[in-house]
Amino acid sequence: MASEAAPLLIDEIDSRGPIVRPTLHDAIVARVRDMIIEGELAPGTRLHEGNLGKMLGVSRTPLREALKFLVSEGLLELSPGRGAVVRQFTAKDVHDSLIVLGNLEGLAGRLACEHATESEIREVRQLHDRMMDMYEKRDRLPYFKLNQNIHSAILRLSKNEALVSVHNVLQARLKRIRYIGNEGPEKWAGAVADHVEMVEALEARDAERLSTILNAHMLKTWERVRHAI
Amino acid sequence: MASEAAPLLIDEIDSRGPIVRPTLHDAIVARVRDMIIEGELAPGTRLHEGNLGKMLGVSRTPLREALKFLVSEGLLELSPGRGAVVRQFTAKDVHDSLIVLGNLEGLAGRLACEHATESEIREVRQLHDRMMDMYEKRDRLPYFKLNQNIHSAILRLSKNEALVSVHNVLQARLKRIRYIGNEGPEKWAGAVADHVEMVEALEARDAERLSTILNAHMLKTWERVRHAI
DNA sequence: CGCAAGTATTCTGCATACAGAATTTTGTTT
DNA sequence: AAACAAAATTCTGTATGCAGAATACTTGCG
Repeated sequence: MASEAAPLLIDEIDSRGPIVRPTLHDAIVARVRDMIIEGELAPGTRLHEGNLGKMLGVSRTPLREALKFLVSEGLLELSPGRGAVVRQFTAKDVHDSLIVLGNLEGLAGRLACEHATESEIREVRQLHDRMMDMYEKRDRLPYFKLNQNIHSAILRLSKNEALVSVHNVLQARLKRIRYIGNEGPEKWAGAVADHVEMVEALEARDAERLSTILNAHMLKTWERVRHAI
Repeated sequence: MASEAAPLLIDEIDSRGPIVRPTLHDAIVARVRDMIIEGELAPGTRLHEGNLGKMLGVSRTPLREALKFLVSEGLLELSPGRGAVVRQFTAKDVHDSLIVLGNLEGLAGRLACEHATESEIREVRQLHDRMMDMYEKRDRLPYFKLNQNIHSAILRLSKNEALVSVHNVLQARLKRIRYIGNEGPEKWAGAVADHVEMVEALEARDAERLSTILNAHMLKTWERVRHAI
């Protein structure tokens, strides 16, 4: 193939920056985080370093290091002599987090209307359209993932890295409960209606409207998920 | 003494909850975090596990685990083969963080006016009065610490744990730069004037006013510290 | 002298061993 | 049978060893 035969020029290498080496630490963090979010490691589960290490094919040392990272993210808790336990979020934890998430998304909405390019807004619209497809087909898991990706995309449009990173941490904590708690036709419809409004406000670069919708969306999310805690 | 001679009753033990054992992990995290915040480990410093472990009197394994925690907090960065480096924040990082912090403190101000007890508000007033003492005496480091403690105290009055924890992470990142960048009589006076207004708004439980002041305070902080980056 | 290549040394990432703590199992008493 | 104590086993937290990667130093060449 042409791309294989063409010699790489040094400029091409430079323009892509240094080659990023995947680290075992990052891989373990991501895997265990996914296992928590997807419910494979349920809230309250005590993590057994030996078994989990065997399951992941790694020794205890890098696993322990990765678990400490996830403790800092708030997904795990440590007790001396008992190791790491998947954190159980109380109703208050969830409510507190949604309040803060709403506040952060509100800010992101304002900043996004200010900073987003037209092409970036189009991408969000595309995500939204695909999500609506999944809604029509009643394919819930892809719908949910697209839903979360739209939120993340709007955060990226804020062009504020601190905001994105803080939002990611809180969002990760709530993924599981939001997937479980948003089930049901009325709740689904409610969330979808909010999303329609969001994308319209973003396209109109109506900062106040988008901010208000995003913030209120989180408050409504509380009403939708509270039964599942 | 009477307190030593009086036998502990089982109810007294129970009512205080389980005895919290200090862990080495937490101690290392706190120490290294302090060393970063206080400038002993300067931005850009590559941490040498062997030397740092000797300095702290711990072996490499718990030190590595603690460093992973601090990486997750954003105070350190990892590169494969180079270990942990104290993160250098760009002007954009600082600005981004202050924007988010301002928003969070604005939210905290509103919640604090709603949730704080009179006695808690009095405590903030006392912190403020002690800070003003330090200002009169031109004793800058205690002044600064009290200043930061007032912010943290207001966050606690929000009674929102997620908000407190997110705020703590961002605040820690900015402590050093704020200490360095806020030096000078005009800047100091500007910050103090904001604080006077904050405490008055809190005492008056004027949520909108406190929220606005806290948010604006961060924007002014940007103007004060930007030269130091 | 400056630069590149080769060599030596140090450091990081991970595996494994060990001691003490926690948990489970077994035995004894009521 | 239930409760308690003792013994056995397992697990966590940490120390240490090892291999490969990164860095520092030395040597040789133009």
